[in-house]
Amino acid sequence: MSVNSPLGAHRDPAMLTRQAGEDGDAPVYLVLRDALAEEIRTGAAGPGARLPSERDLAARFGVARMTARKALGVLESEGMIFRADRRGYFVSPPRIRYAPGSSVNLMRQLREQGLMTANHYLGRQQMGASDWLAAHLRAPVGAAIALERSVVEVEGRKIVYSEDFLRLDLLPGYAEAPYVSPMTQNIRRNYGVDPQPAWSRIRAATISSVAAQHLGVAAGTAGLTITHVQTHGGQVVMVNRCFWLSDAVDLVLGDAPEG
Amino acid sequence: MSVNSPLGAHRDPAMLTRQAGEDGDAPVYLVLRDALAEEIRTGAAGPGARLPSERDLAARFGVARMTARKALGVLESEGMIFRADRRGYFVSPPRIRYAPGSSVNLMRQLREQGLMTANHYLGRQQMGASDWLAAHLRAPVGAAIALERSVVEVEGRKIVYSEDFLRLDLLPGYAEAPYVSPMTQNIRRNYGVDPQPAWSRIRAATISSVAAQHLGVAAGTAGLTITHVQTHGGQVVMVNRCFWLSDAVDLVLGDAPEG
DNA sequence: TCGCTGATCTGGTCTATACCAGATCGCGTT
DNA sequence: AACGCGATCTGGTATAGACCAGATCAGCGA
Repeated sequence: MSVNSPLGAHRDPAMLTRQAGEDGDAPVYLVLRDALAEEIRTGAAGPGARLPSERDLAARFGVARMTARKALGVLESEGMIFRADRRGYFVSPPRIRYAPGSSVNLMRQLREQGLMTANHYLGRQQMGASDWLAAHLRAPVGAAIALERSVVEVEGRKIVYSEDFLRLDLLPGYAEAPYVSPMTQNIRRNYGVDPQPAWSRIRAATISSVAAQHLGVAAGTAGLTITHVQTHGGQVVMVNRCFWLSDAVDLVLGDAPEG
Repeated sequence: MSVNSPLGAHRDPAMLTRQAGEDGDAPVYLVLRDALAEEIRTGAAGPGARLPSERDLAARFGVARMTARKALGVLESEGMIFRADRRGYFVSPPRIRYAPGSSVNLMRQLREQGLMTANHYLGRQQMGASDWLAAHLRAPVGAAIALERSVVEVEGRKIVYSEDFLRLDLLPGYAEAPYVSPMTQNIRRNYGVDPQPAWSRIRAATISSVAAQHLGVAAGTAGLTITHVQTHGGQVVMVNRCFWLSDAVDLVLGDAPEG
C-alpha cells in the first residue's frame, strides 16, 4: 500500500463532529478509532499495509494531529496496528501464539506456526550479580554471571528482546566456549547440567529502554516482561528475562485450538 | 498524604532543562519520570499516597501540563502509580500475585496473600452465543448462554472485571437458580458437571469499554485479557473472560517464591 | 551502476490554551 | 448532626502551532 492509501479517502471532514444521537458523547478520538478500525477490517489493507500519516489523517478527518495520534495510539494498544519509529503505522499481522509453559523452545514454536523467523545474537557479557539477579538466582550479590542477549524477529518485525543470565560457577568452562543455540540444549549436553523450569512470571509493563532500543520502538512502549527461572538439583542455574511487544503475542496455557 | 505532598516541593523549576552531560538528549518527560520515580522510591509516600495534580507538577517542574501528564502516564504504565478518574494519581501497592494455571480460585489466592478483597456481583444475563462465543464454546451461534458478571476489588481498588459464559443446555436448571460463588464448585455440586481447565489465553491489550466503565478507569486503559475455557467430557461447558488492570498483577506459573 | 547528498516526509516531543464533566469539599440551611 | 448546593479542584479531551531527528527517496556525480 502506498502512502496514498484508501484509508480515510473521500471522507467528509465534518463527519467526526459529535452527533447528539448515535455516538452520544464519545470522544472524537474514539470515533476516529472506530472509523479507522472499520476501514482496516473491511478494507483491502492486509497485514503489513501502511496507514496514512498522522498529518494526513488529521487533515482528512478534520481533527488536530494530536487527536489523530491518540486514535492511532488506541488502535496500537489494541494490537490492531503497530508503529515503526519515524516510519509510520502499519496493519498488524495476526498475533503469534507462544506457550510459555511448554518445554518446546520459542523458536521452534514459531517455526511450527509457519512463521518466518530470525534470531539475532547480540553477544555475551560477563558481570557480577545485581540485587535483582542475586535474588532470582539465589546467589550472592556479585557472583559471576554470563549474560547472553538476543533479539527475535518474526515476519520481518523484531518483537522479543531476550536476556539469559547464567551462573558461571555452576557451568565450568562456559565462559570460554562460544554461544550455541538453543541454550538449554547446549547446557544439557555439554555441561552436565539439566535445567528444569521452576517458575515463571508474566508482567505487563513498559519494556526497558535497552529493550526498546534493540526492538526499534520508542522508549516507554507497552510490553510484556516474562521471567523464566530454571533450576537443577535445587539450585537456580539460569534466569531468562524477555521483553515482548505486547501487541504481537497471545500467551497460551494448555492446548488451545487454532485461531 | 495531602495534596500538598512532599513530591516535587522545593524544586528548582530549571532543573529539568536538558543537560548536555548526564541526561544527554533524554526527553523531558522521561527526566521528569525519573525525578518522580526517585522521590516515590525514597520518599515517605507509601502505597495509596496521593501525588500532586498534573497542574501542580507542571508548575513546579516548569513544564507544560501535557508533558507532566506524559511522565505520569509512563509511571502508570510501569505500574508504579495508578490513576483514579478525575480524582488524581496514587502510589501503587505491590502487585498482587495470581497463578492462572492453579486450581485454586482467584478469591482464595487473594485471601491467602492476606489482602482485603470484595467480590461485587453485577447480575446475570441470558443471551444467544455470538460468533466469538460460539467459536470458544464450540457451540452453534445463538445457543442459549448465561452470562454472570462481577468485579473484584482488592485493597479498595477495583482491578478485575470478570465475565462467565455458561452453556445452559448442558446445565439444566441453572437459569432458574440463584447465583452461587464460587461458580465452579457450585456447578460441580449441583449440576452433575465437573468443569476441567482446558486452555487459557493471556493477551495484553486495552480493556473493553464496558470493563473500563465498571472498573472506574478511562476507556482505552491498558490491561490484560485472560480467557479460561473449561470442559467436561469433551464439551466446553463454560468460558471465563476477565479484564485485569495490567499494573495491578503479576501472573505466576509454577511455584514462585515470595516477593 | 554505484554511492553520496540534500530535500522531504514521518513520528517524537513540547508548549500554551481552552473547555468539559465528574469528584470533592466547604458552607449554609434544616 | 444531617442534608443540599454550589465553588473549586481534578483529570479528560481538543486545538494550533512549533521544532527536532531519524528514515526515506530522488537526483546527481563518480
